[in-house]
This record gives sequence, structure tokens and C-alpha cells, in this order.
Amino acid sequence: MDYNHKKIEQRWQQYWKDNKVYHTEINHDKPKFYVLDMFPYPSGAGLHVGHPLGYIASDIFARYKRLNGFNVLHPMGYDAYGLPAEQYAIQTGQHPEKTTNENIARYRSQLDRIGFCYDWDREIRTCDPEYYHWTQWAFIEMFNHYFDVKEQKAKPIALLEAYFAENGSEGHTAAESKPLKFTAEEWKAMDDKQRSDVLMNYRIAYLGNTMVNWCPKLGTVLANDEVSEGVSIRGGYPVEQKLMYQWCLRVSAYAPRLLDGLDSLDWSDSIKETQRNWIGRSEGAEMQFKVADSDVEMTIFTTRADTVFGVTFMVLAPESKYVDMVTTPDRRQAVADYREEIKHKTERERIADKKVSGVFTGAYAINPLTGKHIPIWVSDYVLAGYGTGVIMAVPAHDSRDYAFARKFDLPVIPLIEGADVSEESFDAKEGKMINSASDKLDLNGLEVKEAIAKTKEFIEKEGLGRVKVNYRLRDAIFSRQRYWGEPFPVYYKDGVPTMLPLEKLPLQLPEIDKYLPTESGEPPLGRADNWQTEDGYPLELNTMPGFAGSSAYYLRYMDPRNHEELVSKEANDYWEQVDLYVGGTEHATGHLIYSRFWNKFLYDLGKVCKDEPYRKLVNQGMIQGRSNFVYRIKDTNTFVSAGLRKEYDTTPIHVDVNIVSNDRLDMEAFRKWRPEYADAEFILENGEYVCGWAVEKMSKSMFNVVNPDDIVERYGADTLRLYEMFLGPVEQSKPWDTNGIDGVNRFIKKLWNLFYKGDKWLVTDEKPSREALKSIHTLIKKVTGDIETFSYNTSVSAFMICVNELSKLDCHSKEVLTPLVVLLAPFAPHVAEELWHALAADGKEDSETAVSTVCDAPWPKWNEEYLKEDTVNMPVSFNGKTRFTLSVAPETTREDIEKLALASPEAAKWIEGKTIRKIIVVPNKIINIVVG
RNA sequence: GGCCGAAUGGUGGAAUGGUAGACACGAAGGACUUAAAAUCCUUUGGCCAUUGCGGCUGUGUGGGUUCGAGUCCCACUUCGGCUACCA
Repeated sequence: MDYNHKKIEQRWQQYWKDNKVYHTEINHDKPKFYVLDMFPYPSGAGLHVGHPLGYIASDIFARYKRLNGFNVLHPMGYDAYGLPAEQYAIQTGQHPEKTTNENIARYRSQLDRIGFCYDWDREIRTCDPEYYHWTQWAFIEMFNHYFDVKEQKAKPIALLEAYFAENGSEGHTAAESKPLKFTAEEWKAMDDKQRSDVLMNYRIAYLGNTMVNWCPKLGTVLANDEVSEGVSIRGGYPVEQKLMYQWCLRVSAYAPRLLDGLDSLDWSDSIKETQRNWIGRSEGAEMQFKVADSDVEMTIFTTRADTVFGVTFMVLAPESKYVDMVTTPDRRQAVADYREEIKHKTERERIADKKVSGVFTGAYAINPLTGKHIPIWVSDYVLAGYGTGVIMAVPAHDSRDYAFARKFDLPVIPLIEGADVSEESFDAKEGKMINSASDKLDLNGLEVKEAIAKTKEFIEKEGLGRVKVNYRLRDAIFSRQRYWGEPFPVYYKDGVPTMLPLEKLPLQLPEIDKYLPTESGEPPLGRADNWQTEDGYPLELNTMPGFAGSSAYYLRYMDPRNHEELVSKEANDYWEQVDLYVGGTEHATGHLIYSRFWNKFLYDLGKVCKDEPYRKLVNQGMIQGRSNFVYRIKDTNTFVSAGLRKEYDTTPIHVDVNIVSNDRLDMEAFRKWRPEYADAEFILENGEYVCGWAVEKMSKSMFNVVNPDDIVERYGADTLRLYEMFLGPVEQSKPWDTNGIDGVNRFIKKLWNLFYKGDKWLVTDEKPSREALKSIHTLIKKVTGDIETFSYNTSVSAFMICVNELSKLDCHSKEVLTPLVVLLAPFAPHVAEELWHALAADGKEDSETAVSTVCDAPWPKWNEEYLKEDTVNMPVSFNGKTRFTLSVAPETTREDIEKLALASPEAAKWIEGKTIRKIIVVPNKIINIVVG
């Protein structure tokens, strides 16, 4: 019986399914372990070989934990809402649900072939009403809560209402969009609409007029993490800034907790750092600047309070509310023109053209420390969304202020001794202060750090401002003008946004005829018939963004069919949180922030028992594609081989990697590939057409996609799994290269040959030799250690070494082969299962019932006794250079090793005529003799 | 501009401060075979010697710490990733 991967893999996949081997239930007799993959968005392209990398790594860990006696939760599902399905629907008129379901079916069949140990009974889909019921529920809870800054906790909005009735706004501690002032009497006098508007200022899920990233091409707003360099991440369309009335989540209120929580997490430093930067805590001060000849007082934020003596002008963001308040009548037109110009620039254009632009408002502010009048300007280099949207400009010590001052010829006052500001600003926070004294405050001679502290103290004491911690993290914009997303459980009762009662959930997504906005510009839901409550109130037309459904999905897996609540207390108390989360770094500032926020909110409500959702996070690297190119000579259908392309004017064209082998093009296949290449001519080198290559993202458009199905078909799932792990460290990005896969496949065959020779069963009950025992125990120790640190590539190597050794020793002893099979089970589960059953049935065919699954076997333990060496070879070095090795018994003392080394005949040669200065002996490691 | 990470043979990659290059691919040579595939054996960082069993050199560059550095420290170069008028 030869190794037949198709037969084996089919057989055991069926067995696992029939026997529900991977079904998981709460079991209080066992410790739990929760292993989770970031669930995929099922795209139309299907899985390529890069996708399973993380899934294989987590599958190995899940199986390993199970073999070690843990009750392992390892579920899978689909992030099913998303733009591509909707874009496809717009183009083809197909319902996104239909294409999504087709894509899911394809994903599932691809996943099944790789042999994962998922409990599919717990599958979830974000577009399933049973699931988004709880997304809508969480939204209602967020609407009904505010964030108490003092207690750092979400609390019911009713408490805040009671507070307002008692005290008005004075002294409240709720996180707010903007400061509001009203008395208890004023509050009581408000009608429903007015109260609703006021409460929106505090709710965690609120409607707000905010600057949003508007993408005209996609017809929707996008969150900050969905935009990069002024274009949408999906599609790469330009994004502009627009003021819109949108649902938002007060994520910013949780910024301190999101930041502090990072310390307790077992995540990589780099991803924690990325989140820290995204949250962007900065300590500084807020200061008031009075506007001359006016009552207006502007608040600025600065981290460089020490530079206040160098402020020579102020700058407002074009969108700042202060612009209208301060602009003098004669400057109105100029300012209006400038703002108009900025508005029509997209974010991308703003970034692209680095030209300094701005306009003078005609107004002057008064420097609170020097009393000097300084001009107030407007410029787009100041962002409305950060700090207060107003800055005090210190051109000598900020490069942007410097560029602005030079352009508009504003004064530059250096504040640090020795700083040369004739060519550029001096931005470093170091040096001694100069030019910084008034009758009230003298900073001269202080170090920058001391000056910052002293200034802060001074302005607090004098009431000029206050110490303030600012965060870059913005509230999440939660409305999307799309169809394929969760509907909001919201209706408008006489214009007042109102939540549906919980018993009306889930509010199901309605059917519509077309997936475009309405003629009047409303979102697609405006096309739905009868999209209103029973009482005839209109329902919200926006839908929720992609991150809504993925923010709490890990909780739902704990209790996926619960109709009463998101997750039962029992299930949550048992499974607690994700112990190991595996996924890509691209979610660092999106999903992983929102999910932590969402979890912390539910924690505040007492719905979940852990403050953080994901205890340990492993980021698998991306598998890149290796693309091939052909070079077409311009305006011809002639292609020139890569080595000769410099002699012609050519255009590189991607060519399907499946018709290229070892960078040599199959020219016949190329002619058949596309009709336009049917009569292609080639200029060859040495009779071959050599393609160029590059490492790029694996994608259809680059023609470099390798489908795991093809690998499974040819080599088997076990080979695919082992090979993906063997490619290199899980966390590292690397290009896919099928070249080495034969080595892994050979290993499995060699392993198989330890058990079978043809049809003959080779396994015996003989006592294994000491070498064989040493080999297997070395492997047990190595693999056990490697799995804990995700060093799967070296584990696979260790398997190869062990199997090679056992082959050479001609060892077929059950005592050795049994632990070998169990060790292999996480990596190559199909062949391990086959051999496990064969071992139990002594190689007979009807082995299925002989023993239970290998998944429940006990993980082998190594015995140090077998690892001991009879003698240890120690390298002997002279002045750090190794000259020979010395065999000593393992327990030899330092002194004896030293004596043996000096007495050995080889040593004499190196010592001769020199004096020994020093001898370093590290037992079992090295002997270094310093001579001179 | 800021932050993070990386740099080791023809290639992917191994090396708790202790014999650098494990393991695998590729390549070369050989065995078996009519032949091929498959399998097995040998060699494989570079240079020199290979009728002497060896020598020299070597982990991006330059310095440092150490008996000893791919590994630790400082500076630099290059390449990746993330992020960005964040005051």
C-alpha cells in the first residue's frame, strides 16, 4: 500500500464529519482554550495559497492544545457584508446575498479540503438576521449609554437625564462632543426634540454633524481606517471632506482605556505601537487667546507651552467656527474665496500639492504672556479634526509654521540658544531657552523640558489655560449610504431619532429593486417599499459599516444559537475571551481597535467577563505572489526575452504564472492564452524565452495566483499544510514559491515507508534501540517547545531529521512510531489519523473502529534519560579560535575538563612556547584557552 | 517627516553570547534501470591545497563591549511594512 493522499484525506475528512470529532461543548472538567482566526470576507476570487497560512498555524495550535487535554473552541464564520458584493450587484443586478452565498460555499469547500478542526456547528455569518440581531442590540445599548469620564465607564443615559433635571449641565462628567451650558430649569423646559438633540451630545452611539471622508465614487462615507493617502482602501477612489449628519460611535471616550489595556496584552510590540500611535496620546496644554477688540476667546492646544514667547501669528483651520467670528469685514471676501477653494480640493489634492497656502483674517489676537498683538490667519495645514482646530504658530521651532511664515513674510523669533533659524526651523525639544521672559514669567536659561513644565504650572495658576491630554483617536463614523449592511434599528418619530423596542429585533434588511441611491440622492434603502414602522414612522436609510458585524463576533461563537442574548453568562464565564487570535496586521487600526472598544463597552454593561477580547495575538505574514512578465516591443506583437529587452523600447506585461516554469515561458500556451497573442512573435535568447519576475501582492490582476485546491489535488492537504509552515516563520511575509514542495512531500512518503513496504506492514513490538529512542525523544522535546513559540518551520525540519534517522536505523518499533504519529497529528492530521488507526489494527484494512481518533490521544512526554550523551564533544579554542574537539563524560567537573584539555596532545601544539593567561570552561559548551 | 522591522550561500531559511550556514530546494557526480520516472548514495559559502588527513576567509558597512559577537551597544548604508501637515 503506497501513500495515497486522496484516499486518506477523503476517508478521514468523512470520518471526522460523521463522528462530529470537532464538535465542542462546554465541559467544566477540562480547562478551556479558545483559538480564533480572523474570519474572512468571502470574495469572488476564492482562496489563494496565502489565505490558509494563518488558518493552518492556528489549526496546529488548536490541535496541539486538544492533545494536551484542553477543551478547545475553534470556530469559523464569514464577514459577509461588504462593498465588493454590492458593487457587483450594482453592475449585474444580482442580489448581493446570492453572490455572497455562492462565495461562501466556494470558501467552505476550499477550507474543507485542507482539513481544519473547526466546529462548523458554530458557524456564523454577519449577514444572517440571527446574527445581526445582536449587532443591532449592541447599537441600541450604545445609544442608551453615555461615558462617564470620571469613572471611565459607560453608564445608562437615564442617569444623565436625572442629573440634568437636578443640576443642569453644571459639573457633569459625561464625555461630550462639545461643551454645552444649560440650567436644570432650561432642561426641564425643553421639548422631546430639544432634549434629544442635547442627549446626542453625550450618547455613545450618537447622531452628529461631523466632518466625514466622503467618497463620491462609492457614494458613501468612510471611516479613517478605510482611507489611506486621500483615496479609499477599497477601489482607490478619491475621498473628500464633507460635513454630514451621521451616526457615530464615541470611541474617543475609550481612548485612555484602549491605550492602557495594551500593556496587559500578549501582542507583538509592533502592533501595540501601531495602536498607540493611532490612539495618539499627547500631553500638552490648552490655552486661551483673546481676540483684540472683540469678546471672542480662542482655545488652542499645544505640546510646546514653552514656546509661547515665540508665537508670531495664529492659524485657524478653514472649517473652524472661529473663522466667521473673527474675520474683519474687509477680509470677508478673501477668506470666503479661500475656503471655497479648499472645499473643492480633495484630501488627495491637498496632500499632493505641498504648496503653502492661506489667507489673513484681518483680525489680531493677544499673546496672553507678552500682551503683543499677533495676526490671525486661515490655512489648510491646520486640521479641524485635531486639537481645537486652532494653533499658536511658533515658526522658529515648527517646520510647518516656519514654511508658512517664510511664505507670508511673518516674523521668526528663535527661543533656543544656538538655534539657527535662517534656513529652517529648529524642531528638536532640547537646548536652553532664550528670548523668553516677561514680568510674570521667566524661562530664560531653562532646559526645554523644564520650561514646558514651568509654563504649564504658570498658565494653570494664572487661569490662562489648563494642562490637557489630547488624543488623535476620532469617533468612528457609523453610517454608510449602502444597501449591503446591517439596517439601523432606528426610526424617526416627528424628527426625533428613536430606537425600535428590543422585541422588534432583528430589523431585517428589505428587498429593493436596484442597488443604487435613489433619484433624490437618498441611500439605496430609500427604494424599499414600506420602509417604516407599523405606526408609519420612517426608518433609518443608512446601514452600518463593515466593522459593525466583526466587532463582537468572537463572543457569538461562544453561544451561536442563543435567541435570548448575544452570549449567555454561562458560556461567557466558561470561554471568557480569545486565548489565541491569528490574523493579519492590516486590521491593527480598524477591526482590532473597534473590537476592543466594543468589548469594553459590553464589559461596562456587565455582559462580558473580560475587559479585553483577545489575550494573545499572532500576526501571520502575507504570502506575496511571484509575478512573471513578458516584454512587448512597443506598437508590435513581438515579445523580447528578458535578457535582451534593454535593446528595445518595451512594455512589461504580466503573464499567467501557470504557463511559466522556472521563468521560461511556454510559448505555445502563451499564444493560446489570449486571442490577441495568437500570432505573437518572440525574440529568444539561447532558444528560450526568459520571463522577468517580481514579488507583488497575490492577485488575479497580476496573474500570479496559486490556488490551494491545485496543490491539494496534486500533493495532498498534509503536504500543503507542512509546506506552508516550512516556508518560514509564520509572522514573516514571503513570496509563494512552489519549488520546495517536493521535499515536504518526500518526507511524508519516507514516514509512510517506516510503516509499510508495499503491502507489508513493517511495524513491530520490538524494543527500540537507544539511538532510536534518543531520536524520538529529541523530536518530542523540540516540537513541544516549538509549538508554544510558533516556530513551526523548525518543527517540520525536526520531523524530517527524525524520520531520516529512523529510516537509517531501520527502526519500525511501535514504541517509537506511536509518539511520532501523535506529534505529527497537528501538522498533518490526515496521514497521522490513518497511521494511528493502522497502528491500532496492526496494519489491517478495517482499522477505523479499532481505536478512537488521534485527536484525543495524549501528547507524548520526553524523557531526559534518553537525551543524555555518553560523551560530550567540546570545542577547544585558543584565543577564541576553535582548534580541535575534546570528548569528555557529561558529568565531568570544570577542573577536570580543564586538566583534560591541557593534557591532550593537540593542545601541546598550540600552547608550545606561550604562556597560558586564562582558561574559560563552560561545561557542555566550550573550552577557551587564552595564550600569549 | 514619525514609528516598527529586516539585512546570513545560487534560493527559502537554522543558530539560549560558545564549532555559522541546521533542514529543504536547486546544482554537480554516482548507484539501480534498455531508458525515463521514482528511489538511494556522495559533494555543495568562497579562496588555496586536495599524493598529506589541512589552511585562510566569511553573517550589509565602520567602530565598541567580551576570553569569545550573526546575536549585545553606538554610528552609517540599503530594503521592507505601517503611519502622516497630529501643533
